[in-house]
Formats: sequence, C-alpha cells, structure tokens
Amino acid sequence: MNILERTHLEIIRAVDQCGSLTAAAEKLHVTQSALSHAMRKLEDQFGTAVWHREGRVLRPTQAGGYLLELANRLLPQFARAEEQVGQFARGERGSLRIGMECHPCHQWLLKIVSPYLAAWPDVDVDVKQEFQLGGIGALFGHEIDLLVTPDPLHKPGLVFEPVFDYEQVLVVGHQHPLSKLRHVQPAQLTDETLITYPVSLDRLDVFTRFLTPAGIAPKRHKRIEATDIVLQMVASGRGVAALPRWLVEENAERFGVVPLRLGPRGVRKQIFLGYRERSYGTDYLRAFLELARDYQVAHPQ
Amino acid sequence: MNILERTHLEIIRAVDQCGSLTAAAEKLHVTQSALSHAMRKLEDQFGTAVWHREGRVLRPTQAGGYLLELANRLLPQFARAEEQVGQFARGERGSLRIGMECHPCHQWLLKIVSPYLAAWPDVDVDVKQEFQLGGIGALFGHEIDLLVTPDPLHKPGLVFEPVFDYEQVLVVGHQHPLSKLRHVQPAQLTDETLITYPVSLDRLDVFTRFLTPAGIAPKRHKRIEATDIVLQMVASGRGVAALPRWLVEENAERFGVVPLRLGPRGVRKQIFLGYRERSYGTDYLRAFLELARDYQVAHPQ
DNA sequence: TCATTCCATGAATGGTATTCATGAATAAAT
DNA sequence: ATTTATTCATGAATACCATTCATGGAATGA
Repeated sequence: MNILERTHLEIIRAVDQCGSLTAAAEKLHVTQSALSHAMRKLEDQFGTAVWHREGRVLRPTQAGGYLLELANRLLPQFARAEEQVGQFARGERGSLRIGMECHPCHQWLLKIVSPYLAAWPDVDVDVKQEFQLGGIGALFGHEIDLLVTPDPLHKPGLVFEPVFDYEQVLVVGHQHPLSKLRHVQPAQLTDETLITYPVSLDRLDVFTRFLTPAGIAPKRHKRIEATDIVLQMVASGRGVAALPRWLVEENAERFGVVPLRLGPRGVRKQIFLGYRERSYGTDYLRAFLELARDYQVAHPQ
Repeated sequence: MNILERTHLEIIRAVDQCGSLTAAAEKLHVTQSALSHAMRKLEDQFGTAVWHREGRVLRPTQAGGYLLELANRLLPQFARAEEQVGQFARGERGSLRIGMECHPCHQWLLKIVSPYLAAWPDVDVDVKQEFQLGGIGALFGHEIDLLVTPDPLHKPGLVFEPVFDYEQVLVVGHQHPLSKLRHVQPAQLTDETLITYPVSLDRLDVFTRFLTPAGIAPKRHKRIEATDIVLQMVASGRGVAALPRWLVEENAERFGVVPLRLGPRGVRKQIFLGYRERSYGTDYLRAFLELARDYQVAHPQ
C-alpha cells in the first residue's frame, strides 16, 4: 500500500547533503549496497527515477527534487517528534490541568503555580473552574489531573492530600458595629446582608458549619464572583462575608476590613489536592504536589 | 537510529478514526496482532505509552495525542507526494523550461504555449532568454529542456526539428520612399537607420545574409528590445527594421507599416526546436513538439 | 452468568532489508 | 594511454524483523 517511507526521505536527504550514495551510506551507518537496493525498489514502485545517473554522479530528477523538498520539510518534524515524545516519557513535558472547587483558593494556587512554571518550563498549566460532573467526575474522566477542593471524597483510585489549612472568618467593615468583637454569634447575623461566592449553599461553610446548625438565616444573601469586589462591598458597609483569615489579613489595610472569628472556637477548614493514584508516577505532577507540601510547611497557619 | 516510522503514524491515525485496534487492523489489511506488536515496540523504544489501556478502550496519552496530531499533519503529505510522483512517472506533471534564442519567435511561442498550458495543467512552463554557455550549452547542462533557435547545431544527443519557416522582410513606414517597391537592394539602405534586437551582429540575418555579403552598412544602427516599440519607430519614419513577414502583416494595419522583400528572392528562415534525445520519452515534452508540428501544418507560410 | 469483544503475548514463519562479493563505468593521476 | 581509485549496480546469501497464528485474560453488555 504505502511505498514512500521515512527511510527513503532520509536517504534522499543524505545523498543531497553528502553528494554520493557511498558517503550517504556511511552517514546512515549502512552499506552503499543497501541504499542502492532500497532506492532501486522505490524507483521501481514509483515507475520513475529519483536521480539521473550521469557517469557516477547523481542528479535529482524532477521527482527527486520534489522528494528532496519533501524530505527537508518532513524529516525535521520526525526528529522533533521523537525528541518531544522523549520529553513526555521522561516526564519533563506535559500538561497539568487543575480543577478548582474552592473560590478563595485561587490566591493560594497562584503562589504555587508561579514557582512551578519556572521549574517546569515545558509543562503547560491549565486551570478550569466548571465541570459537568463535578470535580471528582472530572478527575475520574481525565478532564483534569488535579483537583483543589475543600471536600475530599474517598474513592478507589483517587487520593486526596491536605495541602493547606486555615480559619474561615467573618469579614466586616471597619466601622461596622460588630467590628470590635472578638467573635461573632450566628444570631448576630440576622440583620446582616451576607455576601458569598455564587455556589450552592451546602458548599458554603458559613451556612453548613455556622448558621444552619443554629437555625439562623441572614436578612439578605448576595452572590458575587470576584473576591476584591466582595471586599469592597464589605468595606463600604454593604454587607459581611466569610473568607479565609489569611486572605482577609492580607487585605485588611488596603480595604479597611476586619476579620471576626465565627463562634467562640472558629471554623477551621482544610484544602485538599486530589489526584488519580496512577498519575502519581508522572514526574511533573508529583513535583506540583511536593511544591504544595513545601508551601504548607513554610507558611503554617 | 530512527524509531518513529510512517507506519506508526498510520496506525495511530487509524486507531483514532476506527476507535479500536481491531478495526484499525482491518482497515490497514493486517492482523490486530501486528498492530499490537508494532505499537508495543514503539512504546518500548519511546519509554512511554501511546494509549492508556482502560479496559478495552484506548485513550491517547499526551504523547499519543501529540503523535496523533503529527500523523494528521504528515500523512496527507505522504499521500500527496506519492500521488505527485506518480504524475511525474506518467509524464503528466513536470516543468518544461524553454530557452529562446530568437527574438521575434516570442509571438510564435505564445501561440503554442497557450493551448499547451490548457492541455497540460500540471506542467509548469518556464521561458528563459539568457544563458551563460549559449543555448546549446544550456540544453546540454539541463538548464533548459527545449531550445527555440534559428541555428541548429548538430551534436550527438541533441535533436533539432524545424517547426516554423517564414520570410524575413524589411519593414518600412507607410510614407517611406521605398514603400512602393516590390523588393529592396542592400545599397538602398545606405542612408537608413536600421533597428534591430539587441543581439550580436552574426545572429542578425539582415547583416549575415543581406548587407554583409554586399559589403554595405546602414547609416545608423539602433538596438531596441520590444517588438511593438520597433514597429512604432518604423511607422513614424525613424528607421527601418527586419522582421518576419507574418509579424509585419499582422501589424500592418494597426501601425501603418509595409513589408518589403530583401533582395529579389527574399531571405527565407527556419526556426528549430532543439531538445535532448533522451528527454523525448517524456510525455509532456513530446506533446509540446507535436503541438508545434500541428501549428506548422495549420499555418504554412 | 454467559457470550462477545477487545487487547496482549509467545512462538513460528515468511518476507525483506542488509550485507558480501563482484563487475562495469567513469574520473583522476601517472 | 595506462593505471588507479571511485562510484554505482547487481545477484546471491544471510540475518533480521514484521506479521501471522493460536491463545489467554480482561472488560463489556445482554
């Protein structure tokens, strides 16, 4: 079926470069005879010569010239492909698709990703936020390779590792009446506007671990996507929000907001990094996990 | 040395298209086992899998995805190459490089070339006018494939065929004193300005076959490249020129010029088409010669 | 649970690419 | 003109490797 092979192009190019079959044969580490036979067969199959044999010099025919051009175009691509697949094999190259199920974690993620990109220049990092089947499904379906989530779900084949823990706090404006308290009680939010990320209630710890157990609901509930808009709203007294303490503290000065403990003991949270057990063999994925662990050690809460 | 072969790309693409090794094997007319072995070997050499084997479904790995892209890019080029070389082999495709050693023949050439181009859409026609080693040398050195010349030079390996004969005439303006004569004598040009193409004198028949034998020279000699400029100059009485009769007659009305026989018997010329004997096997070259012959039969002088 | 479909594997084989040995043709050197 | 050194082509022998055959295990779907 196929007559033209990579080898033929390799020969044609070598002959062009070396000027003779014999020299080309040496370059390709085979006998001159091998090349002669190979090209003879090709020419027979094509029904046309690749070279004019004039004395002992080979001059490309029109077909030969065409094939030479082809060779110069295709062979580098073969070479590059082998090199790149080699990089895939050694785990030096790939793409790391990270799924996020945790809004405020974006900030944390950036702190891991930037040194990671520097260390693994051949790995593309891709962050996704929306999944049809949920984060776990996306992980299983190979839609993503890593999942950043506060809700580890133990399934065979998946591993979840805590990489970050922090306290979830209420954030209020500087002049807010609650701002002087050491901690806040659920009932104190009855007349407040609560601002959250636009996700379902059961994924909001303010509700699941603070308000709902006490049977309390805030006066209003607003959903806003962007974290700094949330902070601005809070700063201007338009509402209160629940955010990680570190995030609030980082922005306290700039926005004029204050963190308050949720209940006397606070609400502690953990962020997990989930991955498929089998993908742990991939160097660049493991490297990411290690970077995340290192970060946790260097920045304990 | 080389691990990745066209075959592998062929397999990878077929598996992608057919969805399974078995189906791909059928498409490629080999056993499923053959493909399995082939890809196994490739994977061993690369050190990485091309597909994730999940149950009985094959999902491309990152390396596999990369190779699939490569396959979709390169395989069509292989296919196209085989097709084109096939055309070369059947003489349907090529490039015909025509050398011109005869200025006024350009008009004639166009009449052959335009139907030729229509009949042989895959043949590129290239017309060259300048050669370092002369037309014959260019023909020998494969710089051109056909030579249009008035001077056939018989050499072994070369063939010259007369394809066109015509009378070379003197052309003068409508009101020129000579314009009423039936023919002109060399001596009558003593006071004229003679316009010729800018080539050496020994290639100008007005000199070699008319003036020089009579020991006559014109008052002035002007060299002009473009034929219609020559005609305009002649029409405005600025000089006389020697051109093929058919060319003059074609333009007699438009420019207001008159053809005059050179001497009582006229100067008859022949144009030859030269080619390398061995290239006569090439279909599209032979076709050109046949077209030229047909034209001669259809337009006898 | 059974039948079916798919891929992997080891051994056997058949084909083919490569080598070896040699000849013919050309170009360079004497 | 001879000689010498290259170069490519060719046929036969060989060694290698791709393919097949036969089979088993694993997953899917009825």
